[in-house]
Amino acid sequence: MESEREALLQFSSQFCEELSNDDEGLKREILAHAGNRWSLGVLHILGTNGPLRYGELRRYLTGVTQRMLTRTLRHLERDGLISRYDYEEKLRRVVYAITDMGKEMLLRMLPLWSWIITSANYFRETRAKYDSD
Amino acid sequence: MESEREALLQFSSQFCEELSNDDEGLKREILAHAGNRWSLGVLHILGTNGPLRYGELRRYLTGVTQRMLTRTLRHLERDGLISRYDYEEKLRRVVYAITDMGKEMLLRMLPLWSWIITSANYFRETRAKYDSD
DNA sequence: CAGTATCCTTGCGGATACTG
DNA sequence: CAGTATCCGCAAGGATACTG
Repeated sequence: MESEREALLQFSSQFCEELSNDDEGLKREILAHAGNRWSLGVLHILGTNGPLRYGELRRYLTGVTQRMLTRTLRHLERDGLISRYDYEEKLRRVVYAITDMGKEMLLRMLPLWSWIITSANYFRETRAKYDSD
Repeated sequence: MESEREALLQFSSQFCEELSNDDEGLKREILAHAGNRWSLGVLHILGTNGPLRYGELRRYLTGVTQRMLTRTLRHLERDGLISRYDYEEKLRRVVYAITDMGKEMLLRMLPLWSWIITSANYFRETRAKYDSD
Protein backbone atom coordinates (compact mmCIF):
# COMPACT_ATOMS: atom_id res chain seq x y z
CA MET A 1 0.00 0.00 0.00
CA GLU A 2 1.22 3.45 -0.85
CA SER A 3 -0.43 5.03 2.17
CA GLU A 4 1.63 2.97 4.56
CA ARG A 5 4.75 4.63 3.27
CA GLU A 6 3.16 8.03 3.62
CA ALA A 7 2.21 7.16 7.16
CA LEU A 8 5.78 6.22 7.99
CA LEU A 9 7.02 9.46 6.56
CA GLN A 10 4.55 11.39 8.67
CA PHE A 11 5.46 9.36 11.72
CA SER A 12 9.04 10.38 11.23
CA SER A 13 8.26 14.06 11.65
CA GLN A 14 8.65 13.93 15.38
CA PHE A 15 12.22 12.79 14.97
CA CYS A 16 13.32 15.18 12.31
CA GLU A 17 11.98 18.15 14.16
CA GLU A 18 14.76 17.35 16.58
CA LEU A 19 17.21 18.01 13.78
CA SER A 20 17.56 21.55 15.04
CA ASN A 21 18.16 21.03 18.75
CA ASP A 22 21.47 21.16 20.61
CA ASP A 23 22.83 17.64 20.34
CA GLU A 24 21.94 17.32 16.69
CA GLY A 25 25.68 17.22 16.16
CA LEU A 26 26.13 14.15 18.33
CA LYS A 27 23.45 12.31 16.40
CA ARG A 28 25.00 13.08 13.07
CA GLU A 29 28.37 11.95 14.35
CA ILE A 30 26.97 8.56 15.32
CA LEU A 31 25.17 8.37 12.01
CA ALA A 32 28.45 9.19 10.31
CA HIS A 33 29.75 5.75 11.23
CA ALA A 34 27.55 4.58 8.37
CA GLY A 35 29.47 6.64 5.86
CA ASN A 36 32.95 6.07 7.20
CA ARG A 37 35.40 4.01 5.24
CA TRP A 38 35.89 1.07 7.61
CA SER A 39 33.38 1.40 10.46
CA LEU A 40 30.62 -0.70 8.97
CA GLY A 41 33.12 -3.39 7.97
CA VAL A 42 34.59 -3.60 11.47
CA LEU A 43 31.16 -3.76 13.08
CA HIS A 44 30.03 -6.45 10.70
CA ILE A 45 33.15 -8.61 11.01
CA LEU A 46 33.09 -8.44 14.79
CA GLY A 47 29.34 -9.06 14.72
CA THR A 48 29.55 -12.24 12.69
CA ASN A 49 33.01 -13.61 13.53
CA GLY A 50 33.11 -12.86 17.24
CA PRO A 51 36.01 -11.18 19.08
CA LEU A 52 39.17 -10.72 17.04
CA ARG A 53 42.69 -9.50 17.55
CA TYR A 54 44.02 -6.37 15.86
CA GLY A 55 46.01 -8.35 13.34
CA GLU A 56 43.10 -10.60 12.49
CA LEU A 57 40.89 -7.60 11.82
CA ARG A 58 43.58 -6.23 9.55
CA ARG A 59 43.55 -9.37 7.47
CA TYR A 60 39.77 -9.25 7.08
CA LEU A 61 39.80 -5.60 5.99
CA THR A 62 41.92 -5.85 2.90
CA GLY A 63 43.59 -2.57 2.14
CA VAL A 64 43.22 -0.86 5.51
CA THR A 65 46.29 0.90 6.83
CA GLN A 66 47.32 0.55 10.46
CA ARG A 67 46.60 4.21 11.01
CA MET A 68 43.05 4.01 9.69
CA LEU A 69 42.27 0.75 11.47
CA THR A 70 43.43 2.20 14.77
CA ARG A 71 41.45 5.41 14.19
CA THR A 72 38.31 3.51 13.29
CA LEU A 73 38.63 1.23 16.32
CA ARG A 74 39.11 4.22 18.64
CA HIS A 75 36.04 6.00 17.24
CA LEU A 76 33.86 2.93 17.55
CA GLU A 77 35.14 2.30 21.05
CA ARG A 78 34.47 5.90 22.06
CA ASP A 79 30.84 5.48 21.04
CA GLY A 80 30.56 2.18 22.90
CA LEU A 81 29.92 0.18 19.74
CA ILE A 82 32.93 -2.08 20.26
CA SER A 83 35.02 -3.00 23.29
CA ARG A 84 38.77 -3.33 23.57
CA TYR A 85 40.63 -5.68 25.85
CA ASP A 86 44.39 -5.55 26.25
CA TYR A 87 45.86 -8.72 27.76
CA GLU A 88 48.90 -7.13 29.28
CA GLU A 89 51.28 -9.81 28.11
CA LYS A 90 54.85 -9.58 26.93
CA LEU A 91 53.80 -10.75 23.48
CA ARG A 92 51.21 -8.10 22.95
CA ARG A 93 47.63 -9.19 22.47
CA VAL A 94 44.62 -6.90 22.10
CA VAL A 95 41.15 -8.21 21.36
CA TYR A 96 38.18 -6.30 20.01
CA ALA A 97 34.54 -7.33 20.28
CA ILE A 98 31.23 -5.85 19.27
CA THR A 99 29.07 -4.62 22.15
CA ASP A 100 25.31 -5.06 22.51
CA MET A 101 24.94 -1.45 21.44
CA GLY A 102 27.09 -2.16 18.42
CA LYS A 103 24.86 -5.05 17.43
CA GLU A 104 21.80 -2.85 17.76
CA MET A 105 23.32 -0.26 15.47
CA LEU A 106 24.50 -2.87 12.99
CA LEU A 107 21.03 -4.42 12.79
CA ARG A 108 19.57 -1.01 12.03
CA MET A 109 22.13 -0.21 9.37
CA LEU A 110 21.97 -3.42 7.39
CA PRO A 111 18.60 -2.83 5.68
CA LEU A 112 19.88 0.49 4.37
CA TRP A 113 23.18 -1.06 3.37
CA SER A 114 21.61 -3.97 1.51
CA TRP A 115 19.16 -1.67 -0.26
CA ILE A 116 22.04 0.46 -1.51
CA ILE A 117 23.85 -2.63 -2.76
CA THR A 118 20.84 -3.85 -4.68
CA SER A 119 20.35 -0.35 -6.08
CA ALA A 120 23.95 0.14 -7.12
CA ASN A 121 23.20 -0.11 -10.84
CA TYR A 122 20.53 2.55 -10.58
CA PHE A 123 22.94 4.92 -8.87
CA ARG A 124 25.69 4.28 -11.36
CA GLU A 125 23.40 5.09 -14.26
CA THR A 126 21.85 8.12 -12.60
CA ARG A 127 25.26 9.56 -11.84
CA ALA A 128 26.54 8.87 -15.33
CA LYS A 129 23.58 10.71 -16.83
CA TYR A 130 24.00 13.64 -14.43
CA ASP A 131 27.74 13.93 -15.10
CA SER A 132 27.25 13.90 -18.86
CA ASP A 133 25.03 17.00 -18.72
CA MET B 1 14.36 -14.12 20.64
CA GLU B 2 18.09 -13.76 20.63
CA SER B 3 18.52 -16.22 17.78
CA GLU B 4 16.52 -14.08 15.41
CA ARG B 5 19.09 -11.34 15.72
CA GLU B 6 21.88 -13.81 15.16
CA ALA B 7 20.09 -15.04 12.09
CA LEU B 8 19.83 -11.53 10.72
CA LEU B 9 23.51 -10.97 11.30
CA GLN B 10 24.34 -14.17 9.48
CA PHE B 11 21.96 -13.26 6.69
CA SER B 12 23.84 -10.04 6.26
CA SER B 13 27.07 -11.81 5.45
CA GLN B 14 26.26 -12.05 1.80
CA PHE B 15 26.12 -8.29 1.58
CA CYS B 16 29.19 -7.43 3.54
CA GLU B 17 31.32 -9.84 1.57
CA GLU B 18 30.71 -7.36 -1.22
CA LEU B 19 32.53 -4.79 0.85
CA SER B 20 35.69 -5.60 -1.04
CA ASN B 21 34.51 -5.43 -4.64
CA ASP B 22 35.06 -2.59 -7.10
CA ASP B 23 32.11 -0.28 -6.53
CA GLU B 24 32.34 -0.46 -2.78
CA GLY B 25 33.25 3.20 -3.02
CA LEU B 26 29.99 4.10 -4.72
CA LYS B 27 28.02 2.38 -1.98
CA ARG B 28 29.82 4.21 0.76
CA GLU B 29 29.25 7.49 -1.03
CA ILE B 30 25.51 6.90 -1.12
CA LEU B 31 25.59 5.83 2.48
CA ALA B 32 27.49 9.00 3.28
CA HIS B 33 24.33 10.99 2.68
CA ALA B 34 23.30 9.68 6.08
CA GLY B 35 26.21 11.36 7.79
CA ASN B 36 26.23 14.62 5.86
CA ARG B 37 25.23 17.82 7.56
CA TRP B 38 22.07 18.67 5.60
CA SER B 39 21.21 15.71 3.35
CA LEU B 40 18.86 13.92 5.69
CA GLY B 41 17.12 17.17 6.55
CA VAL B 42 16.54 18.05 2.91
CA LEU B 43 15.23 14.57 2.11
CA HIS B 44 12.92 14.61 5.07
CA ILE B 45 11.54 18.09 4.45
CA LEU B 46 10.90 17.36 0.78
CA GLY B 47 9.45 13.98 1.77
CA THR B 48 6.89 15.39 4.18
CA ASN B 49 6.21 18.89 2.83
CA GLY B 50 6.21 18.14 -0.87
CA PRO B 51 8.07 20.12 -3.55
CA LEU B 52 9.64 23.34 -2.34
CA ARG B 53 11.53 26.26 -3.78
CA TYR B 54 15.15 26.97 -2.95
CA GLY B 55 14.26 29.83 -0.63
CA GLU B 56 11.63 27.81 1.19
CA LEU B 57 14.12 25.01 1.84
CA ARG B 58 16.51 27.60 3.23
CA ARG B 59 13.94 28.76 5.73
CA TYR B 60 13.27 25.20 6.89
CA LEU B 61 16.97 24.44 7.36
CA THR B 62 17.87 27.04 9.94
CA GLY B 63 21.52 27.89 9.78
CA VAL B 64 22.34 26.50 6.35
CA THR B 65 24.46 28.72 4.12
CA GLN B 66 23.62 29.18 0.45
CA ARG B 67 26.81 27.40 -0.50
CA MET B 68 26.10 24.30 1.57
CA LEU B 69 22.45 24.15 0.57
CA THR B 70 23.39 24.31 -3.10
CA ARG B 71 26.11 21.68 -2.64
CA THR B 72 23.76 19.35 -0.78
CA LEU B 73 21.05 19.75 -3.39
CA ARG B 74 23.51 19.03 -6.21
CA HIS B 75 24.78 15.88 -4.49
CA LEU B 76 21.29 14.57 -3.83
CA GLU B 77 20.27 15.39 -7.38
CA ARG B 78 23.32 13.63 -8.78
CA ASP B 79 22.31 10.45 -6.97
CA GLY B 80 18.72 10.75 -8.18
CA LEU B 81 17.33 11.20 -4.67
CA ILE B 82 15.78 14.58 -5.46
CA SER B 83 14.75 16.29 -8.68
CA ARG B 84 15.24 19.91 -9.70
CA TYR B 85 12.95 21.90 -11.94
CA ASP B 86 13.85 25.35 -13.16
CA TYR B 87 10.87 27.32 -14.42
CA GLU B 88 12.76 29.52 -16.80
CA GLU B 89 11.01 32.69 -15.77
CA LYS B 90 12.30 36.23 -15.45
CA LEU B 91 11.66 36.14 -11.70
CA ARG B 92 13.66 33.04 -11.07
CA ARG B 93 11.91 30.03 -9.64
CA VAL B 94 13.48 26.63 -9.01
CA VAL B 95 11.59 23.82 -7.32
CA TYR B 96 13.03 20.73 -5.69
CA ALA B 97 11.15 17.50 -5.01
CA ILE B 98 11.99 14.13 -3.54
CA THR B 99 12.07 11.28 -6.06
CA ASP B 100 10.71 7.77 -5.53
CA MET B 101 14.29 6.63 -4.99
CA GLY B 102 14.73 9.39 -2.44
CA LYS B 103 11.68 8.19 -0.55
CA GLU B 104 13.00 4.64 -0.57
CA MET B 105 16.29 5.77 0.90
CA LEU B 106 14.60 7.99 3.46
CA LEU B 107 12.36 5.16 4.63
CA ARG B 108 15.40 2.97 5.12
CA MET B 109 17.32 5.63 7.03
CA LEU B 110 14.63 6.66 9.47
CA PRO B 111 14.74 3.57 11.73
CA LEU B 112 18.46 4.06 12.22
CA TRP B 113 18.00 7.77 12.75
CA SER B 114 15.24 7.35 15.34
CA TRP B 115 17.20 4.67 17.17
CA ILE B 116 20.16 7.03 17.45
CA ILE B 117 17.91 9.77 18.79
CA THR B 118 16.44 7.56 21.47
CA SER B 119 19.95 6.37 22.35
CA ALA B 120 21.46 9.83 22.52
CA ASN B 121 21.82 9.77 26.29
CA TYR B 122 23.67 6.47 26.18
CA PHE B 123 26.13 7.84 23.64
CA ARG B 124 26.68 11.02 25.59
CA GLU B 125 27.54 9.08 28.72
CA THR B 126 29.70 6.53 26.93
CA ARG B 127 31.71 9.28 25.28
CA ALA B 128 32.08 11.23 28.49
CA LYS B 129 33.45 8.16 30.24
CA TYR B 130 35.82 7.41 27.35
CA ASP B 131 37.11 10.97 27.21
CA SER B 132 37.77 11.09 30.95
CA ASP B 133 40.16 8.13 30.72
C1' DC C 1 52.20 -7.72 17.66
C1' DA C 2 49.83 -3.52 18.01
C1' DG C 3 50.35 0.28 17.46
C1' DT C 4 52.74 6.03 16.88
C1' DA C 5 54.59 9.82 14.29
C1' DT C 6 54.85 12.56 10.26
C1' DC C 7 53.45 14.26 5.96
C1' DC C 8 50.21 14.68 2.23
C1' DT C 9 45.89 15.35 -0.52
C1' DT C 10 40.99 15.79 -0.73
C1' DG C 11 36.57 17.17 0.64
C1' DC C 12 33.34 19.14 4.30
C1' DG C 13 31.40 23.03 6.29
C1' DG C 14 31.24 27.80 6.97
C1' DA C 15 31.95 33.15 6.17
C1' DT C 16 31.65 36.77 3.12
C1' DA C 17 30.99 39.11 -1.09
C1' DC C 18 29.14 39.28 -5.60
C1' DT C 19 25.61 38.28 -9.91
C1' DG C 20 22.06 37.17 -13.93
C1' DC D 1 15.39 34.85 -6.26
C1' DA D 2 18.72 31.35 -6.74
C1' DG D 3 22.57 30.92 -6.99
C1' DT D 4 28.67 31.72 -7.89
C1' DA D 5 33.28 32.91 -6.44
C1' DT D 6 36.78 33.08 -3.10
C1' DC D 7 38.92 32.17 1.18
C1' DC D 8 39.39 29.76 5.46
C1' DG D 9 39.97 25.95 9.14
C1' DC D 10 39.39 21.23 10.10
C1' DA D 11 38.97 16.25 9.68
C1' DA D 12 39.05 11.97 6.61
C1' DG D 13 41.82 8.94 4.48
C1' DG D 14 46.14 7.30 2.93
C1' DA D 15 51.58 6.55 2.44
C1' DT D 16 55.62 5.70 4.75
C1' DA D 17 58.69 5.11 8.48
C1' DC D 18 59.47 4.02 13.18
C1' DT D 19 58.68 1.63 18.25
C1' DG D 20 57.72 -0.71 23.12
